[in-house]
Amino acid sequence: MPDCTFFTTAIDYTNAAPHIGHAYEKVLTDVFARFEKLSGRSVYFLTGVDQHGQKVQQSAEKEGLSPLDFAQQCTVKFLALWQQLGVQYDGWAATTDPLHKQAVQRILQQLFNSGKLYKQAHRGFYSVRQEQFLTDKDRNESGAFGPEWGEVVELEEENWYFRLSEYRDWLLGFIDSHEHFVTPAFRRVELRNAVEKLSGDLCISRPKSRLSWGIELPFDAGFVTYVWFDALINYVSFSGYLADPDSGLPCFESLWPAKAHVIGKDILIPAHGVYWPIMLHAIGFSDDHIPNLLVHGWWNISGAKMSKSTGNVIDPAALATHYGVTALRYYLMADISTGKDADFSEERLRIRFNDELANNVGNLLNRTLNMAHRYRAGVLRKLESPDADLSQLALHDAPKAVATYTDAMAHYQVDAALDAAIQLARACNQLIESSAPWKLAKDPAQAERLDAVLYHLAEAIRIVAILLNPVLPDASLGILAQLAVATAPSLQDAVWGRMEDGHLLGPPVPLFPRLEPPPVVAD
RNA sequence: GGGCCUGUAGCUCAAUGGUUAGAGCAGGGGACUCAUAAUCCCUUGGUUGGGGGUUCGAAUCCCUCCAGGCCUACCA
Repeated sequence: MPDCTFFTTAIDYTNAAPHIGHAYEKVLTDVFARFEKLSGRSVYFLTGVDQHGQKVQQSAEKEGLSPLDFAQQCTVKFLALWQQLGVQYDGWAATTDPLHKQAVQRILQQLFNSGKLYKQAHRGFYSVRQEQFLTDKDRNESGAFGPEWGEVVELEEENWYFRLSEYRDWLLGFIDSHEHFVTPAFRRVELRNAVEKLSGDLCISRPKSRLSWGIELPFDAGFVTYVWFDALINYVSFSGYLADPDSGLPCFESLWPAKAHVIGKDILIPAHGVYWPIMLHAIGFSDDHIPNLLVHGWWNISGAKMSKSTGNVIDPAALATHYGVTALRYYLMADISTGKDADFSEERLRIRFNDELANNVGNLLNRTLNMAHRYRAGVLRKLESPDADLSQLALHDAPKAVATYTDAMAHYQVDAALDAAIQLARACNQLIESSAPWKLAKDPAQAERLDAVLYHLAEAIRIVAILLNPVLPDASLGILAQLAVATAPSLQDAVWGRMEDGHLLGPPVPLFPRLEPPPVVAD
């Protein structure tokens, strides 16, 4: 068993600037990693970039750059975005890293030595313009290859193949016996159906005459390896598999297997659901050393209208700059159910931020601190006088919120987890209305009741702040700072009564300024 | 062609085959003044896409049709 929870993301292809989907996946995984830390467990979060392959080579040529320069130019954009969005990874997997190249070549050599690779000639139709072999599926209605392919020639080419189909039955059995291999469950069904139809082996090489930008096969210098064989291996190469002792990479045994490879639905079949488990099995990994897959959905862009005036609004960096990192992270985590698709909407981003963070949580903090300062000079009294409504909050609402939250996070349901925190804040606002501290303050006989109400509100807000921490680390610390709670957020402290008698609260400062809608422009 | 998913209130979504299908937002009405024009209470709104079937009981299971999306087929 690994002693460290290990999460990975897909590594992004350095051929274009990052978009909202890239940002979603990384923030999602960042939230999982931060939740593990909040729970007191050690965690390792690996993400990175896939820098090899034909498209990078082609794009580099267009811009007159070397593939490496082009890939690094693009990589910088990803690095800057993760910095901006507060994505705190522990390991960076860039596939041009020599340590990665070494691991890929060692694995290829091992597969070669054990006879799992073979060389074979393939004859087919090849598009010179697109630099790829065509299949019958590429033919148009009249059965010919259309003009979009340019010149098409029939040629024969030798390549290296991996004996993928030999492992079909093993993979079927593995899927059947590991119900948590793929989350959500319907994706596992989809995968199983696809594997049943699996036939043919996997071509894992490209001749250098066609593609030079890749990792050379260690046993045949005329070829580079196919991008998936290169990219998938990042999960083990950067976690220390087959690494030299002085490599500086983590200790593989402390990480493997990863708790989850977080990936998009587009790369489940065949890459992560077929190639990857079979590769690991062929290399010699046992069934319980094959990581689970968490498959997330996509943000669809339905309204094309919104980009008209502001340009590319789905650029996550621009969104974060415009609305703030807190608003963007909150929206990306709250408005989609993990595994499903959602429609991206700036209007919903604003609405959810305003309703749930500004009006509900932020205003709750603000009004509570204001009253505490106005009526009690910011000093909390921890008294034994729980009235029914207060004990409801302390003994029922708050523990229930923590339990619901923890269970939801354990099942990767970030939206449901956030909802639990928001509901607790809502319960606090209700308590303020029903207890009316401004009336209690006018009646000296109600002094203890007022102290108790203020204490209960502050405690509940403290717990809300802890629960929000993985998704909104900055806002979480901001709330705790105003509460003058100095200890680092921890789920262990999400229990009632941590603030002591005489605790002095900080001054209120609006933490979530409301987002205003853009000015309405007449058509 | 094969496979998967979705369809529930105006919108975004819940609901192990089991009370009268629920939340939030939006809409309507009211209350309050501690607060970021915030908050709280009440409330309107449903032939669960259509049709058949199984069942004591169906949003849920089966059949069928319709609509939308996805995978199959290298970019989250």
